[in-house]
Amino acid sequence: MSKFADTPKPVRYTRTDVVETALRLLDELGLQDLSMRRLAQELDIQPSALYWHVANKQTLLALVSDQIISRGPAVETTDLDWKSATLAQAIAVRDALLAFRDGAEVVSSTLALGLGAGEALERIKSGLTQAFEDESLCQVAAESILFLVLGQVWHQQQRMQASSLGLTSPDAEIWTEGALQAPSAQANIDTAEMGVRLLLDGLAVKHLSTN
Amino acid sequence: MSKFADTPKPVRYTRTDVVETALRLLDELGLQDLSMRRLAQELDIQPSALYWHVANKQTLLALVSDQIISRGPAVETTDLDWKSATLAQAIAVRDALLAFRDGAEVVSSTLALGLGAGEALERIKSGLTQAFEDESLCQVAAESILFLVLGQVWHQQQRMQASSLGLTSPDAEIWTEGALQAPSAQANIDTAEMGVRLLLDGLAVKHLSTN
DNA sequence: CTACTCTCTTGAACAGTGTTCAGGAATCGT
DNA sequence: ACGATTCCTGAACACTGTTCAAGAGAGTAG
Repeated sequence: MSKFADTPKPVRYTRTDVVETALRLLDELGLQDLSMRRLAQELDIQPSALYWHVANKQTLLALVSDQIISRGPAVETTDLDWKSATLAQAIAVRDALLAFRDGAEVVSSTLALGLGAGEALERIKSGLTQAFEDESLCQVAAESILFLVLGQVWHQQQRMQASSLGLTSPDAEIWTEGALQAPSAQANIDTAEMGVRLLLDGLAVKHLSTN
Repeated sequence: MSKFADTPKPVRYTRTDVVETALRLLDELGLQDLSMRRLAQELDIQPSALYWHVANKQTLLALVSDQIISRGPAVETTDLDWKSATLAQAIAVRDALLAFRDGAEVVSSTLALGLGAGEALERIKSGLTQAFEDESLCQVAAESILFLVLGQVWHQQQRMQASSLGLTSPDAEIWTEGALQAPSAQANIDTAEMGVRLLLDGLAVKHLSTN
């Protein structure tokens, strides 16, 4: 009678659980405070147990990246011309990145390492391949759009975090030099979209001249 | 007579020495193996001594980033139209990044954190402000070009390092899908330039319609 | 009901990491 | 010669990712 309700239930986890918890913890703590030990603690598990589910931290982050992208809004591109279709996909990727803290940084890292988040590139590329013959042109354009969005959102999320800490970032002059408007979320969002629009306009020129 | 030529000369360093050594060590070891301890060892100094010259590792990397950019090729943009001037600046930045191992990753990180390498943005932006009234347009365009170049070079340098280790990267299919050509250095270089050209073409459209 | 196999976790350790801080040399200007 | 400034030592703190033998727990088959 003395010992009961002592070890309530030894919970066991699956790989999906680990990734989902990592994703949630990323959103709560930020990338810098997301350590394997902290993740293990959240699951009430020894750190070493994580390495049964996942090879190392980098592949864990790659899986997290995949989740960030695939959980983003899905867009229906039928009955849309290639330009608005690609723009819609790019905006969807942007919103997927914005949905999680440090989303852009995580995806950037794993993408540059060639590990995951290939879905983002495919989504952006899909609209282009229908309109252009040149495969390598579509590839370069899609990559450029993706990098552009990643960079813009990364920088934006960095500023969000910095300003939420109450400190004025030292690069405020450089980055908002000509904007002359408060760094509101909407204004920042638009910069990503504007960049994509510029690149698409450039593509449109090529489209007219070759068709 | 017994003790002489024991302590040959106690060398003392300046902040510039530290940054230059860090830059050289970055090129030799790569970013991942560039630790404060390794840097101190290279200077024959205790790790703690570095913190007299530099506040922390992040600002050290920011200074390294500045060096990477400022050591790049300088371009003369007089008697050049805005388009070729901006393209030349972007290519110069690209070459500056390519000149050091993991150059793009280092600059990306410190730039996204808003710490350094603002010179790159200014260089790219300079050609645009002469041709366009809209300041925020120039800002967005310059940022987009910079992010685009950073992403492309980052990815390229990652593949260089991976292929130099003799392993075929697992994303080879995704990234060279439509290229059908060996990932030679020249082909990779061109992708960054192509992306910039596309965006500049898009800008050109806006230029004609408003002037 | 036992025996065995898979699945998942423990506990301890290894080899690092960035960073702090009191104190101590070496150099410089006066 | 002296005091201030500049640069460095040595030790420690509080982490980090990762490995590995060993061991519970559940599921399945005999």
